[in-house]
Amino acid sequence: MLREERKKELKKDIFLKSIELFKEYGYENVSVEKIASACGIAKGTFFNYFPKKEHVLLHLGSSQIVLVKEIIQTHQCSNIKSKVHHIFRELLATYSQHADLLKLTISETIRSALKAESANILTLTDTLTDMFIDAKNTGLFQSAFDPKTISSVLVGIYFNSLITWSLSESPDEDLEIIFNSQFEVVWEGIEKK
Amino acid sequence: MLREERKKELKKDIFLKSIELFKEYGYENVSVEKIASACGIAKGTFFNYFPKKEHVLLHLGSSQIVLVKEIIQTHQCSNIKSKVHHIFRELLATYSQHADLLKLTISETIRSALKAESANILTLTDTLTDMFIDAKNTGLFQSAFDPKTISSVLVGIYFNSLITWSLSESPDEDLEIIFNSQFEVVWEGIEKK
DNA sequence: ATGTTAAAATGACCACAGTCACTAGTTGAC
DNA sequence: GTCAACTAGTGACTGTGGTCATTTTAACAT
Repeated sequence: MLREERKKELKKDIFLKSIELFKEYGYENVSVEKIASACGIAKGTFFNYFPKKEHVLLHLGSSQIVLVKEIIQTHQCSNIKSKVHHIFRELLATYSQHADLLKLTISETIRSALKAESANILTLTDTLTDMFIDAKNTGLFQSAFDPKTISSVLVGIYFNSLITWSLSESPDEDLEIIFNSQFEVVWEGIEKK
Repeated sequence: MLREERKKELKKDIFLKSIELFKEYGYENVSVEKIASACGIAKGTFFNYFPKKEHVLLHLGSSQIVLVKEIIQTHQCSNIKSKVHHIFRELLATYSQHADLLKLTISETIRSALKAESANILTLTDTLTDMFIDAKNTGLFQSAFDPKTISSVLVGIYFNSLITWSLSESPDEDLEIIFNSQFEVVWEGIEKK
């Protein structure tokens, strides 16, 4: 069906243009009308593709999850700790690139999670959980705690580092350093047999 | 000066009426105009006291910090773990009472943290950090990790539990249980000498 | 009392997210 | 080719958050 193709194409167009504009002028300073006219469509059409303006950001967030899945599959590694570490380092790296935008993405992701409007966080946690279950089964990993709790804690630390980083006056203070120190603490607990 | 008195009084009035209305009709369904007229003031006046509608929620959030400080001072306890545990249990308890509203509060707190518009989270973390420094000095507590990181991790777990809880389909699943399991994991790490 | 000045209240006003009744375009059946 | 049925596009309209020039009120000085 050609119809579907076109729809996907347009959604992608809207998404890319939005991101581009957000980066240039800042999320708040770009109206839906601006996006629409930049895409050569009417305002109403935008809402046929994204129910709310903020859903563009959630869409961006969901692409991070795809990234995680890719890493889990490609990055074979004997040591589970370094694998997990690698996943988050990678996530934080993409984060650092377009910090302002992803700050908003995180904030919208959490917001929508609390409004039960999107399941991005849940998906991320589940993906990690599966990885831990796998690692437990193949004997790569042992822990007194259950995989779901562990993943949840890790995801928590991830978001928390981002928040902590945003809060720190000095943007020099490295995001990765903040994450690492928190990671070391919790991993110490996770590894408990 | 009488002027100041009146201002504080009115701010409190606006705050309480807002919360009352939010609880009854839901945050989104209460316009600033509604709040204003319920307080017998004009819409513009509202914004003389709270720069944005959402700041009413942040104000609510900051009252939780006061609670923490109170607990730290009153609840004397030989065991630091149980003290920390007590603090968070208490926080979560007030949370459970008006869940919907505090869900929004959390979401706004995080949001504003990421926008660098409010320092609630920072204050909470600092308060805990001071407590840990104190405990280290008096020999009540030892850890290989520094107090700031520890507090940060704990605050992270706190918010994360709330998020996890919101995400769980079943509201039966106890918030306290979720927090406890995450707390056990990280405390294991924190205690590392 | 009266005048002066600064703070606080006001509500018309604006910009923008989101809605919806309507129009235009597409598909497939005959 | 024609019609019917559905899908996608549209933009005037609405409700609300937030602003700001103006007015009202309070505080103090003389």
